[in-house]
Amino acid sequence: MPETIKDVVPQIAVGRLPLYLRALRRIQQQGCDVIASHELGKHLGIGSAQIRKDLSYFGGFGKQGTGYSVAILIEQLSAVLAVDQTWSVAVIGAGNIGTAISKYEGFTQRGFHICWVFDSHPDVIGTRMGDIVVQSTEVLERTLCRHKIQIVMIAVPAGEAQQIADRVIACGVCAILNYAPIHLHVPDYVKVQYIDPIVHLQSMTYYL
Amino acid sequence: MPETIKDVVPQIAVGRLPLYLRALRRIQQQGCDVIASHELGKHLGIGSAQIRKDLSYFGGFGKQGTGYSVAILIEQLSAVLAVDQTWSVAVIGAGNIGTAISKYEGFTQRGFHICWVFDSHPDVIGTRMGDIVVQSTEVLERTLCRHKIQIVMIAVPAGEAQQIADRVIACGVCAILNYAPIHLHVPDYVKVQYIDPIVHLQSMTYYL
DNA sequence: AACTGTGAAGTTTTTCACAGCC
DNA sequence: GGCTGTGAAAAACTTCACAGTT
Repeated sequence: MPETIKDVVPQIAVGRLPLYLRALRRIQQQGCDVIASHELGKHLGIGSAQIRKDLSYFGGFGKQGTGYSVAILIEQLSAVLAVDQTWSVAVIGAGNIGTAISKYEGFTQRGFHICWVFDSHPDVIGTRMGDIVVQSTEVLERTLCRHKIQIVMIAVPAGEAQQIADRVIACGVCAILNYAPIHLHVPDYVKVQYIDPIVHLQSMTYYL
Repeated sequence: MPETIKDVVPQIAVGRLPLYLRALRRIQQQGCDVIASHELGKHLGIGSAQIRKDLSYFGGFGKQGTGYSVAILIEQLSAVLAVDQTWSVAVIGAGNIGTAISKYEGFTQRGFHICWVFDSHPDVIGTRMGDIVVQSTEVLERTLCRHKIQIVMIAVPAGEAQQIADRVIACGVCAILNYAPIHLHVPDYVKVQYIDPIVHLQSMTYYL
């Protein structure tokens, strides 16, 4: 099997790129054109060597003696992360969490457009979340397949999450952001990220 | 300086304990009394050696030949993570995210009780989120100090987050769950965890 | 027979430190 | 002088493999 760049870049480094991008956008808004790795590091609480190494996996974006052009770095990182385009995303589950996600405006500016919201509860189906009308999970497969959706966010109760995951994966979804408090079993090629605020809180209470 | 157990346990291992606890609760609900590390590993997508090593930092909870008693392990992990008590938590920011957090019922069962919600916007102050009345950020300091709050969740816009962090830390807060898309600069003794769904999404699009 | 707890080996990730460039 | 890009060293983390226990 040919070894591509994707196999060689540590996943943990990839995970930091969005943080760099986020910081750079802010820095750019503050009118800064050029930034050195140690300055960027200060913004992020990360060492400068780490930043240089992470960026060097993707090519020499910097200028010695000067630093990195903020605009170029934003452009390059956006391309690397494939967020120089807009991804259509579906949300499954229109409870508290699903509703908050669907109403949150921040996604669009950063490369994601929430196009569909699904729920199985008759009371919720047909209601509006912003511009979007909540659809029945009965039409989940039809919609996902027709529009070739690759990314979904799961915001259903723990007991239903695995089954929803199986269904969306069968439709070609290969990236899942899971808010349900449970580990999902998926094929290797499917990426999953987890958000559970209580897990975050509990890993802090240990130190209190 | 004396080297305590807290200095010796890898932070990354501590971060996994809440996942173990979460899985164990589910396993217990399904009526299972005893579980082996490799079974627990299957539930979590983690190797059995990892689990045994993580648990062994805190003492021998298991029985050779048998596995771990689910009830005992839950009890022990809850104690280690200090979630065998209920923590009072304040939420700052009553926008979309703050509202979703405040309404989410899942916190209470897992050791956290949201007691206060603050916002600076006059339209929101005085409205109810479940049982809680949104208070003005003007009384933030008074409330936090009086009740000796140690944990807050920050759900304000990026531009206000650092200033809110500074204020709550001055009141004795030492654990922050930050939903604002920005790194917070805090003293060493303060723990911060970050949740930004877009960061999670962007680290998956790299692979698509 | 089955499983834990754990040193030791192996792997990954971070940090150092410096040559090379602006 | 200041900064990047990068091998090499150090540290952190994971996996192996097996002695010891039930």
